[in-house]
Amino acid sequence: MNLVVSHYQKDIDMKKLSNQPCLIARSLALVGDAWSMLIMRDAHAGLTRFDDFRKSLGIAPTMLTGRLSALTEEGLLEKRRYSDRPPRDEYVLTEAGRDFLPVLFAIGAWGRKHRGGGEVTRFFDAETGTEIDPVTIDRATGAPIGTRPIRIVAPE
Amino acid sequence: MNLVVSHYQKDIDMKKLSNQPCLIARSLALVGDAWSMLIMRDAHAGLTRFDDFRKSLGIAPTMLTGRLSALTEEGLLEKRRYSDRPPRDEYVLTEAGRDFLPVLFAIGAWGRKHRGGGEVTRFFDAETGTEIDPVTIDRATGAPIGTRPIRIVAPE
DNA sequence: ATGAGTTACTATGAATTTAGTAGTTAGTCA
DNA sequence: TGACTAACTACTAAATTCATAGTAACTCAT
Repeated sequence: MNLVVSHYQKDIDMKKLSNQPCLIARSLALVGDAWSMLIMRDAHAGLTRFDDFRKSLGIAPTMLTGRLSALTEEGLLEKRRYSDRPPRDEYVLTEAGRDFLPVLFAIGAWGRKHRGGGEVTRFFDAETGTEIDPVTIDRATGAPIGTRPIRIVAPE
Repeated sequence: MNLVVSHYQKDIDMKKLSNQPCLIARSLALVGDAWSMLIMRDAHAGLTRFDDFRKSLGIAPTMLTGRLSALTEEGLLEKRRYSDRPPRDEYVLTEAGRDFLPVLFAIGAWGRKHRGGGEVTRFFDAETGTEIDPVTIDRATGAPIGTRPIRIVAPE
């Protein structure tokens, strides 16, 4: 099996991550840190305001400012004014941000299997009431990812 | 000695996350950084050896040592001796490590939709030859994550 | 009208982590 | 003996992260 990664050996760093042919690497350039992912989680849970994120995460305000700006700049969140006097902005999910939810559930599913136990937050389908059990499948074959051999094709 | 100290600090730091009731947070305590995820990606692509990871990622050896030990300690990789003279070890995926593949594909799928374009690495089903199109669904309802309302239940 | 409270930040400096390069260990091979 | 390989460790500098304090622009109660 050939390598997924680029063949340059020297100039791979985090800044160049977003130019790599591997879409995993590209995505990780934006959300490849725990704070960003946890902000996305909280945003999906309904949080929108600076102080709500800060209190929920216990993150330093400088960090939060940086992460929110980055996620906004990258189009996962959108800054929206909710008060003119005093001027106040909140951060709401964009479509790209909402599309990130499957990633969070895939991570959570891994955690349930391999880091479960004790008190855990659980997710239920609001209509059927059944607990959500996320599986990532290939839409083409319907097979869960990892159950069938895969061929990796790098460009050029 | 530097490494030992930094490992200790990281463990303290991670204990904040790994004891949380949210399984996403718990998981991110282990793999919530880009290097760890990229190592997991490369491991799935077939890399096993220190120098292969190092060359593929352009990561500093100190970083790589730290990340490989952490992933090994957390049970996503396993150290295996492949030569006694000279003594040489390689890192192979455990079951927990293999179970991480859906997370990587979910991230890749997000990237394809929102950071696609240009030259990208692609994945095909080795048997059918069709390109893999990962979707994360709820096994109970069959509905893609994000298409139905969810109820979050935190422990008391 | 003054002072307390709210919200979304910035400023600052110390602690910690990361990056980059060089060197070490334990060998093999010619 | 000397060159070479693989898997690291040592060291230092640069960058990032953390924690705390402070600020801007208001509102509201006394």
